[in-house]
Amino acid sequence: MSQNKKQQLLDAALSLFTRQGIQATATAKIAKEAGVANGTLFHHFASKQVLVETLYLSIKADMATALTPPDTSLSVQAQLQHIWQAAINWGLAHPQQFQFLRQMANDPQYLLSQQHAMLSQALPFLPQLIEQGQQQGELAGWPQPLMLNTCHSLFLSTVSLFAEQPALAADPASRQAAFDMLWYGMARQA
Amino acid sequence: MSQNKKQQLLDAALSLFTRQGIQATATAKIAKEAGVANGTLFHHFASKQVLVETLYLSIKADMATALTPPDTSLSVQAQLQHIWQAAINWGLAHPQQFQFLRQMANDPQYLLSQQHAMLSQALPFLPQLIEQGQQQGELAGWPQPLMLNTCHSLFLSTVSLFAEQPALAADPASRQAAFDMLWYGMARQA
Amino acid sequence: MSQNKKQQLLDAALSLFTRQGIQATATAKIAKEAGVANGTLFHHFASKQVLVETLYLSIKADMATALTPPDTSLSVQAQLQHIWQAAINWGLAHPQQFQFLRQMANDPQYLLSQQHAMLSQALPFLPQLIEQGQQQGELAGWPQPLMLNTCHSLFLSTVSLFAEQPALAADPASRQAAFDMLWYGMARQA
Amino acid sequence: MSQNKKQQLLDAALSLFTRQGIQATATAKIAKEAGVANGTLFHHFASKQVLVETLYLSIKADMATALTPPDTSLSVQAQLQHIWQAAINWGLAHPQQFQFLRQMANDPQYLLSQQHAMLSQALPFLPQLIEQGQQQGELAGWPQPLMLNTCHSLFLSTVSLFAEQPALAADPASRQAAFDMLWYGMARQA
DNA sequence: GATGAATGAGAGTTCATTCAT
DNA sequence: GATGAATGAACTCTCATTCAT
Repeated sequence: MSQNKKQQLLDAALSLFTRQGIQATATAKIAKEAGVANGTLFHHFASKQVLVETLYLSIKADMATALTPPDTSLSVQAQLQHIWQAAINWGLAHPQQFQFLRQMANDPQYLLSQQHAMLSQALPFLPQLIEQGQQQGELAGWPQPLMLNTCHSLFLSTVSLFAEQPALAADPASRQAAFDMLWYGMARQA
Repeated sequence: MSQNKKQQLLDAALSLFTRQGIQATATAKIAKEAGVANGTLFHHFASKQVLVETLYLSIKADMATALTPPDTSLSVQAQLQHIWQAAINWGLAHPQQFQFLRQMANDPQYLLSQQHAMLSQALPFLPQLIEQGQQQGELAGWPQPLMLNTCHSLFLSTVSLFAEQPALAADPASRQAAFDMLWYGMARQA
Repeated sequence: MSQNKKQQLLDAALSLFTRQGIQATATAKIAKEAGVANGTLFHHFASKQVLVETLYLSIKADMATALTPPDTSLSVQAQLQHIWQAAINWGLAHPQQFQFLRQMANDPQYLLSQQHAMLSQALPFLPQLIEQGQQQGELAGWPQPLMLNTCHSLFLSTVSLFAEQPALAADPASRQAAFDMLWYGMARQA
Repeated sequence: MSQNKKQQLLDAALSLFTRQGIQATATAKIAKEAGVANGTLFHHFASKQVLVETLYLSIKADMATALTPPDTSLSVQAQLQHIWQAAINWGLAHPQQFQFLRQMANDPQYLLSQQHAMLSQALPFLPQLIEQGQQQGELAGWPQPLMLNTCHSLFLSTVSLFAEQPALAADPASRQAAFDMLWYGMARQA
């Protein structure tokens, strides 16, 4: 029963957080939506902050699991595209989880570098792949923070756009365009 | 004296909003920081919401004013670079205003399309310039929402990165790299 | 100009008081409705309380003026009916003034005896007429407070009823019935 | 413990409402008088409005319970007198409850017809009894609203008068007089 | 006389958290 | 483990009143 209610609380919290924001969601509402008593929430999570962090860790792990490592025998471009497509697909398949991640990533109480660290854990392989691409001369030799920043920024905004305009997401050309923007933006110019 | 205290309130609000977020800032704190009585805030702004909107409109107008229209006799690339540099410079020169705009642009209570509309007012010329670039064959013919999304997303994330890592902002190569990412991401591939 | 604005304030106050109650009406709203500045109200009335009292005195005087003394050569019943009809007519002709008076008469902060005193000033002749009727044996010899209480109570409730149900007020039989209830209620039983 | 504090709050509210009026009583004062924390009030009642309504319903039910139905084998007059005496006695025995009811019944935010409906629930049997009296020819055939209006109005004002002047209430003749005013006011004239 | 910006005490309400059961 | 009543600080907003102009 214990794990049961704990998970119900996490589910309810995710649903409410994406509907009305993290700050704007009262713990009492979460408990009610989960169908448990007010105090039960604090039995499983020491504070609202802990609940939020637990949810964040769980979602990050969930996403990391969904992103299978790219086949290293492929080209850097193919590998990056594999990661990109998997990430976009995960975001579209898990809109609440993605929305929550996006909210966390834009929380002004965290520094940008912390936000990058957060996202990088969800998008593993990425930093190494970029470095590899630079060493092989396929990617421009710009500073890593700049490259990562672009990857994260385009990932978040592209999923948001696709989620809001399903017609775009359903169009293979737009899907390809979204990746091309990332790739040619970072690619080394001949 | 009137405009005096009203402006003090706007200044104090901006300062606090960027330090601790909009929701997390109490109206009483704003009044205290502004050195006025609690009720004075509500004499000038019917509600906290109105204060936020007033601040937003004022900042958006301020930014729009700072961005002079590009010389239309230049190439599309040169025009876009002009806008981009001016926008980046404005963001770095007005870190609080920029941070506030970024918070508003990421507020989950607005749809992405509304956020685009908001930003487009602060970045005029951009939609037309993109269209012009597409017609002249310099930019890829991808859907406008995709192009605008990339512009906004990279603008916001780049200024944030530069603001947090001044060394990058001070490096002309990084500055150029940031623009190149945008340009080659959107440019038509030969 | 002075008397002008003072009267505008009294008019606005009466209108708002009857629409939303005395306590629920803010002085700022009164000033706004009167088309004068906030502080002007306190220029003419030392406090909201004074404004209310001034309004009350003015309405009471207005009503007293409207009620012409009965022809003392008539029977007590005819005299009472004259007063009653005049009072009812005044109430129906001045719904806002009446409503305000009724609000004052039901204010729990005043004792009932004070409320009687208030109403008696607006309905002069009544106490003496009742006494006269009792001496002549036409009215029952019950204590004055009981008689006055009935008069006031039926006056207030009858006008309220007629005001809310105009069809009743327009029916001469109902008008007569309302008076008969008062008269036969107080009349000496044979 | 739950019902304990909830009842304490209702008791405190009733006491304060009758002393200083409903609007003029702050929720904080109620909580303080009840000896509970500020938030406890809102744990039991969603709003001040709900507290007021709960109190009203409870008092109305209390009064309705106290008024036993009249013996239908008696004359209409005897039945009416039974109801009248019971109502007056209840009002005098529960001065705070009565005062509160009176405040509600005079609240200008309700229409008179709503006020009648409210009182009729506390004074059941009355409408049918009046109709019966009219059919049997003992009461005048005037419109029901007029009759009910008189009943309510005289009930409220009589208890108020008796409560303020205990000497009157203690005098059997005055008690009888109060009822006679109602009866002969409504009785059919021979 | 008239203005309206300024005040600050106080209103109703919310909410994360505690704790006795 | 689970409950939900209880808490009290903090929130946004209201308002009668003051006063410099």
